[in-house]
Amino acid sequence: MNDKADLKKSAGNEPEEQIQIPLADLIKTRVDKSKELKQLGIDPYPASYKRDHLVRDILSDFDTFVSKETVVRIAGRIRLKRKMGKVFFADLYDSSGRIQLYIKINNVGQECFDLFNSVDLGDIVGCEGTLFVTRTGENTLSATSVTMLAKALHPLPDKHSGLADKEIKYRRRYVDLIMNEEVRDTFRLRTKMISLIRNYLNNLDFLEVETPVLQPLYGGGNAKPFETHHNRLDMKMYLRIADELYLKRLIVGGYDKVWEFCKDFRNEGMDRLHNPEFSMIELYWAFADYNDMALMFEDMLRHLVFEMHGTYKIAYGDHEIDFEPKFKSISMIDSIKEATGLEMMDMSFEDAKAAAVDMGIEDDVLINWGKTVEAIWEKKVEPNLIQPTFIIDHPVEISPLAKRHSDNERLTERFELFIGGGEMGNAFSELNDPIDQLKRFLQQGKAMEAGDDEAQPLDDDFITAL
RNA sequence: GGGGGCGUAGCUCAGUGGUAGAGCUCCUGCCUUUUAAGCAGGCUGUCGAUGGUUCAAGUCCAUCCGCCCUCACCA
Repeated sequence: MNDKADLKKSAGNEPEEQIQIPLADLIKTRVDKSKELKQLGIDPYPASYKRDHLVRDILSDFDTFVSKETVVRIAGRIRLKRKMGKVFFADLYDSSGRIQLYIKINNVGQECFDLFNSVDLGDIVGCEGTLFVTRTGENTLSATSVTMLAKALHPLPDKHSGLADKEIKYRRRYVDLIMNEEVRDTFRLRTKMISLIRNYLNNLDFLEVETPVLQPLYGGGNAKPFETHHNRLDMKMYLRIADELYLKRLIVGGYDKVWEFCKDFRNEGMDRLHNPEFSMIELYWAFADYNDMALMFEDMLRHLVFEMHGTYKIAYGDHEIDFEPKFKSISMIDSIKEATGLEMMDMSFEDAKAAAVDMGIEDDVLINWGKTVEAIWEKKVEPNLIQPTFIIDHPVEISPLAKRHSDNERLTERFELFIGGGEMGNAFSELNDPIDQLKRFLQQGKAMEAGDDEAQPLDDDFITAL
């Protein structure tokens, strides 16, 4: 924990000094061991090792490996080590799992036994041998040779309590990945999900594109941007907060279906669920309205959940979420009525505001009818949307890029999907009337002047495109 | 930004004014099927930083730094 301060102190020193300051003694013994290996002519960091099996492959067909006395070569990190006289037991972890090693002096010889004696927890080793089952019934690899592949100079977190320091967990993700299998699984699952989405959209003839991250003007969402500067052009630039306006330009240009896996940047407060740098997917579909979009989105999610988990039901916190039934769909206005009895459509801005203040909502966000509806909805409805639920037809004031509803011009043709109390997606019949779009931008401009630093600036080129 | 909490050995944590501790790690020895191996012995601290109160501060006070939780805002 104090490494940070210590590293600051040692800034500018030689690397060797830097690492000796924080963990002096523990690291020194490991560095010494590393030097001893070199003196014996053993490279503590060899370039390669020809392994021929993953741990998972061995364990999944263990009996066959035992009966055929197959010689296998594996490689991985030593996480636990138990010495018993002239015998070692150790737990080796590779990317696929854990297996116990058995290193007996009679089998590996004095030299190799001594080498393994100097192995520290955290070192990466290669191991060749055959398989057997111990007296206590554990599937084990009996080594015929052990090779040092990478000497670890820092000790691992406590073998019993694991990595408890959240700061290290997030700042040094690699330590968390070493210690916690489920973290590795989470990352794998994320990659699988992206791949499934890509295949799904490809199959529907959506064209995957890339649009600018560095933009002269930001837009497509309500957020504060990161600012940067282009030296040669001597020009202020922004990191994108959304790719929406660029994807829509592509629709204007003649593509029917486009999408992007998009890394965005928002200069706002951060917490466990909000990273300044985050990823999202946006897709645009010409001639389709928000009902078409909702049907596709629902189908895609149901497909993803099943492909990733093999079931439609997944555990989330204290809840089980079921993706199999048709998702519920209710308008924002009706959902408020259901939860509170209030009929927002019949209420003026003043009445709505009074009702919101009664609920304990701070009145500085209540700047118009739509914002007030949203605030009430967020307080009374959103947290309870555990099972997949489409909320549709949002007020126009909170949806500057959405087309007005064909039945009611105070509302828009828009949906957001909520699962587990959080938003999972947002879509609308896109506003394609350039005159109305210009009005909405001008409205946003007023909001910006009024101090709303998340309002969107006017994008002339986008209006021209429409 | 508001409110609450935390910071002591490499790791996890005890220690509420009077000689800085435990378990694990690490080092030494014994132990040829152990598994949080065991047994015996040993090393390890700017108690987050600075200032103050006190005969005496890890402990009380102030300021600062860092982190966590929570509320507000957002995805």
